Formats: sequence, C-alpha cells, structure tokens
Amino acid sequence: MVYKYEVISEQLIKRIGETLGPHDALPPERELAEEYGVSRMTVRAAIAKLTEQSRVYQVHGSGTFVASMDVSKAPRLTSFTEDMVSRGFDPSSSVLGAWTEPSSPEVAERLKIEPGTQCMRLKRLRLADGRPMALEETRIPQSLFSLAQLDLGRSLYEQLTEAGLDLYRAEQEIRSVSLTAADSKLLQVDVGAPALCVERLGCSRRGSPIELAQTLYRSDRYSFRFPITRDGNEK
Amino acid sequence: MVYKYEVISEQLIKRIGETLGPHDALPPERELAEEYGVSRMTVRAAIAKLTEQSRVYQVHGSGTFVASMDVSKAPRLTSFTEDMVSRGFDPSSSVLGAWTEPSSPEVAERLKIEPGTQCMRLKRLRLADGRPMALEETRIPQSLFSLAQLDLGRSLYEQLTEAGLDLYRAEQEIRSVSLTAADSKLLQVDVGAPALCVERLGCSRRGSPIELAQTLYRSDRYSFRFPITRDGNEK
DNA sequence: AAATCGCTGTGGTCTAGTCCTCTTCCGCCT
DNA sequence: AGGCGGAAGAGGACTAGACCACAGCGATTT
Repeated sequence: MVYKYEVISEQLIKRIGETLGPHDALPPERELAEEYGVSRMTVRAAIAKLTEQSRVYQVHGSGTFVASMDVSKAPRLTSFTEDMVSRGFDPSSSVLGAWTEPSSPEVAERLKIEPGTQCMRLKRLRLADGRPMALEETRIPQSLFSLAQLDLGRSLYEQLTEAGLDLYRAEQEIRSVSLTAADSKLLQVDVGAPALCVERLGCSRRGSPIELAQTLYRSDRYSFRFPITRDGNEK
Repeated sequence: MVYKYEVISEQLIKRIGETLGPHDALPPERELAEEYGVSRMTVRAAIAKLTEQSRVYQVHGSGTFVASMDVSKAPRLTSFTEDMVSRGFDPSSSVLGAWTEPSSPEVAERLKIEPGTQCMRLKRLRLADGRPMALEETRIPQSLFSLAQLDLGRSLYEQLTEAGLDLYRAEQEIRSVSLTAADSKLLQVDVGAPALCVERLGCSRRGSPIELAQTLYRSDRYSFRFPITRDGNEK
C-alpha cells in the first residue's frame, strides 16, 4: 500500500463492505477527491482498480455503484494447489512418473523449441481432500528447468519462480473428452466418463513459452465458473 | 473513433501491424505525445486500451513492447451467431420449441424472480455450415420479453437489444457431460458422447438478470480458447 | 575480473484544473 | 395527463506540467 490510489482503493472496499449494499451509489468522484485530499484523477485511478476487480461499476452520467456480489472473479493463472485451496479443498498429489524425452514436433512447436529437444515430462495425479480430482501432465524444456534440479516433494511453481521462470500469462484451451480406460481407473470413475480437458501453455511476462500442461478434471467434481462482459469491443 | 485516445490507439495498431514485430519497442510515451500533439496522459490512455487487449505489454523502467501475437483474445459475451462467424463458420438454427411455463425454484433463484413466475423458454438446434454444433435452451422472464413479441426468424439478441434489454455481463459455468440419447440424436453423435455444457446467466449493465441459457456443444467441433494472466492481483 | 555507484531514460503516479457527454428530473408548455 | 426542454450533476476526456520508481548501462572502485 504505497500509493495514494491503492490506499483509497482499500478504503473504498472497506466502505463497501460496511455501509453500502449492492447497487448503492458511491459518493461522486469530486466529493471523494476532496474528502481524501487528492486530485480527482487519483480517485479515478482507485475506482478504476475496483472496476477491474468488478467490485463496482460506473454508469456515464449517473454514478458509481457497488456491483452485486456473488459474481465469480475472472480466472487467474493459478497452480492446482492455489485453485483447490480457493475452492475449499485440501490439495495433495501423487507423482505417476517423471522423465526426460525428446519433444515431439507438436509439443516443440507450441513451446517454440526445436523438435527433438529434450523436455522434462511430469505426470501427476492430483487429489482434493484425498480423492482423485485431476490427472496432470506437464512438459518443460530441459534447457529451462532440468529434472535433476526438481524436488518432487515441493510445488513445481514455487521452484519455477525460484529459478526466475515466473509464469505470467497462459493460453488455455478447454474441451470435453471421454476418459480412456487407463485414465478413468486412475481417477476412479467409470470408463468413458466425461472429463474437462484443459491444455495450458504457460508463458513468461515477455511471452516466451515455459510450460505446456494438460489436465483432465473429473467432471463430477470440477467445473469452470467465470464472468464475461460485452465490451473489449468494437473492432 | 470520436476521441483522441481512440484515434491514437488505432494508429498504433496500424504501426504494430506494419513496421513492428513481436517484442519490438514502441516509441516512448513522451515521444508519442509530442508526435501526435497530445498530452502524455492521452497517449497512456491509448496504450492502456492496447494493454487490455494484450496487443502490447509495458515494463516499468524499460518500455512498451509489442506482444507476441497468436494469443487468443479474452472471451467476450457474444451470441452464438457472432461466435460462429468469428470462428469462420456459417451459422444457422432450427427452433425445436418455444413456449411459456412457470419457472422452477432453481431457475427463479438464478433469474431473481418469484418461483412460478411465467418464463419464456426457447429450445434451438444450432448449426454451423449446416451441421449440428450445439443444442441451446434459453429462458427469459415473460415480464421482460414475451413470447408474443418474439420473431423466431430473427436474432434473439437483436430483439432483446431493441427492447432495451442489452446483455452486458454474464456469469458462465463450463462443465463436461455425456449426452443423453435424445440430445445425441439431435446433435448427430453417438449416445454418451462427451459435450461441453455451458450455462450462462446474462445480465444488464445494472446487474439484473435477463436470460438464463444452457448450451451443449459437440466436443468434436467446439472448444474454448482464451488467455489468462497472473495478476488481477494481490489480495 | 568483479562488484558497486550513479546517470539516463523509461513507465508510474499525481496535481489542479477545463471542457465534453450522458443521465436524470423538474418544470413548463401543450 | 402527457410530452418536451433545459438545468444540474454525474462520469469521461484532456491538458501541461511535476515528481517518483525502476531498468539498464557504463564508469568507477574494489
């Protein structure tokens, strides 16, 4: 909380939580500016932050209003662990395999490396409250992170961060699949049961690919929920 | 293109497309400000727009750079028609049923109306290039839009907009399901085939629910692709 | 050779205003 | 009663500056 607009943003969140209900109007920007002794632009920066988080919405000519809650937040790039914790589960995992192999042409293209380049591959069964939740397979170019430096007992993301490989953005594809016999057995569901297949290409802030992961989620225990808006729009 | 920052934003997109490649730096903000004869804040507004669309990224203390392309845009709230066109398909649809019925408690709760209130219900088979793509079921409170005023030959969204019912935000849930015998026949796939089930609650700008829709997409023809980022940040 | 310091240039924050655009509503006119 | 117009008040765009924080690099120091 170093900057003024961050402080004001926090203050406003507090006010929203305490004295304002959904669709109640916040004080006008000019009023807030005077109240906090800052310029109006600063207040607008604070409100802009709240708008991004969809805590409030603004209507031109009318005012700034508290958004109705029970709206899910936009999905963030999270690790399985973070995701499960936020869903109220206790996450754990069991490693099914970890090895290094030359990358296939398809994998290489997505990770933007030469086909055949060595890649670490990690296959894990992910559990929530001790019961199977997802089957995850991760590929990382060996040039970025080698199997030798991997500690299977610790969070992969944590170790990537320590190695200076921060995941900042990811490209994600979600589809529906039927589980194979082997996968359904691991996830402890019937053969052919539906599952959400999420393929994710994780990239650094600069946009260079770091990790390619495919995760199969049990459809009876997992779904995606997120808001979308109309704008972003015109051409 | 009414405002300066919009014009500048367009200009920059043109420059990016023509003379700049991924990770090339844009001119400094101060330089752009002078070049376009505007204040730096206006240039920043233009760049902020491009950042939202992840066409560029900024690094504090370093510069503004062109993002690597081939990143999919964040999903927008679109009609089936818009969605299909943007995917390069020719959309059409056939109405399977349209009627009015009292809302169930579950539906009523989501639409924030009294249980039992009359709701219009519309069931359509959606086609892409003449082949089944999705099965869509829509519910709209009769108090907002009545079956009588519906023209089945025209876009539902278009008619909603004309009635002043603009969808601005939606809450969306995605899961994986196995198709029932009846649904699989309509979609012309095998019984029990996997499908993406998307449930969407469309709301006005003010946040009041307008439409509850459930769509089953053929998994062999449809998947979601979108970017996510790490931030949306702290606490 | 390696570490450190400081300079320069970049984006980030902030000010104190002005004018524009849109919504809302009240009062006037019909 | 109904419609219309205009004023008030809200957010949106914009200016011309100032200073802050961070990255990168080269020179100085160790």
